[in-house]
Amino acid sequence: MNTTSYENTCANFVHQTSCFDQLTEQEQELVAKNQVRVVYKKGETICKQGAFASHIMFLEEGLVKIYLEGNPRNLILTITPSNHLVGLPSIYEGNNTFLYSVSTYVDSTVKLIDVNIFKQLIRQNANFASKIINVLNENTAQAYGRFFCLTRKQLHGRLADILLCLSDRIFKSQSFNLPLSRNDLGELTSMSTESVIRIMKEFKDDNMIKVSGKTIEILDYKKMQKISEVG
Amino acid sequence: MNTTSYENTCANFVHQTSCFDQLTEQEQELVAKNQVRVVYKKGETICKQGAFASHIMFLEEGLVKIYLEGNPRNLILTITPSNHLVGLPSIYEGNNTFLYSVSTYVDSTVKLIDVNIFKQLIRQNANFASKIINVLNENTAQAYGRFFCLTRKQLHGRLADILLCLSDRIFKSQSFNLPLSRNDLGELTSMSTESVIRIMKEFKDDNMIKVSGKTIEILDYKKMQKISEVG
DNA sequence: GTTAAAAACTGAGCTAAATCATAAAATATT
DNA sequence: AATATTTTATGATTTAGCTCAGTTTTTAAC
Repeated sequence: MNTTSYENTCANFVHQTSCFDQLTEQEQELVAKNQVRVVYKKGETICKQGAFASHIMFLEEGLVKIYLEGNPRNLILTITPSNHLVGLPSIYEGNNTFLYSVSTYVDSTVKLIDVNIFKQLIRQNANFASKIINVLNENTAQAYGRFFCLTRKQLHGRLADILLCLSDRIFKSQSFNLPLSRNDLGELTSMSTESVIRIMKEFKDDNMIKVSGKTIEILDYKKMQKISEVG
Repeated sequence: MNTTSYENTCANFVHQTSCFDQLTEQEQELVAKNQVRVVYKKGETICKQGAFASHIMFLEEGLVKIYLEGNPRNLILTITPSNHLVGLPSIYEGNNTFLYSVSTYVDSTVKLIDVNIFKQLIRQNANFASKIINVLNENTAQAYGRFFCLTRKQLHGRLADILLCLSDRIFKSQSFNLPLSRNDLGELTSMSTESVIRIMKEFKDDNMIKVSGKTIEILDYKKMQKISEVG
């Protein structure tokens, strides 16, 4: 892929379990002892921007949005599927609060890991720290792409980008059952609900997508990519 | 400061030399042997998005912009003064290219450090890695703030934000000699040069700033902050 | 010191996309 | 099954901010 095309920017897709593989048995046990598993229902808030960041989150199962709170509109930084670490950017010296809020699109299972244990492991295990740096940098690369997408592309490009991203990175299929409303898509693409509806209709009329109920199928992947590129 | 106010988002201000304090004497020597110091003139490109990332950069002296290349307009991610590490996000597995381009606003001195040495140090020295994680996360926090600023605030808020940031984080004075043109300010705030000029004039007329030649003085800091907050 | 070029400024018109208003369809609730 | 509520849809209006066109001022070059 060309480096100057900013596509698939809504989510990251590398599984982030491998970090924990770097830990010794003893360290893994330490993590196991200092974590809890919590089940959240659809729409619930997992963590709140500005609140004390007492834990790092690992999304075992589900789909969440990570966003900055804003008035009147939030800014979704990324959406995250299963097997991703959430809350890492909060761990730096002089900061002990969450940088962003996280809430669920669907019922989700989250492992909460004590942040002090996490920091300790980083300081004592360089291989673990190295993997965390990996994850952070991948997240950063994705955030930059999304940053570009939202500030430089216009509506058609933004929507095309999100649809491709949902297909490629979240549902990994040309056809998927979308648990998001048009309003959610608007929030995700930083556009009004009405604009989402209008452009979705255009995509339908152009035979680029097929919509039946909550199911969306991408019919013309190439054309969609072209629109995402051009903006 | 309130967590839901996004201000001062153009630059990060923590000095990033302390990372190297974590290294042993031997390790510091390794760095010293595998680095070169290069002087760049104003307007030169220090690194190019998509090119092989053979080195990490440490800006000893100067002022640079870090940006994503875009057609027709680039997106400035951050501007960076002396004593900052640049290029860190490029170091993750499976990637060996620069995520962004960097060019100078003024004559600048940069130390280039071999990226493989850097990666090696991260893998062998957890305290160093921990400090790097610190830096990465601070950069991320700043990037998020800027992301919010550019996508949610309107022109007046964006310009106020940048002026405050230049004052607080770059020049550390209410009055400063700005080496940027109106065009540069437009690129930095993602607005047209004409809009920068118009709003600067409004700020002048409202006695919020005083402009004489390249010198800008912020007269009403409170009001500027208010405008930056409200957007 | 004169010319050339770049930067700063100003006004008019245009446009992408938001907002508003209202209706139809789909879902949820009783 | 009937009602209420949410979601989707569509057209009309408004607006923030860009582009364009032209002028003045500043800086650079000769």
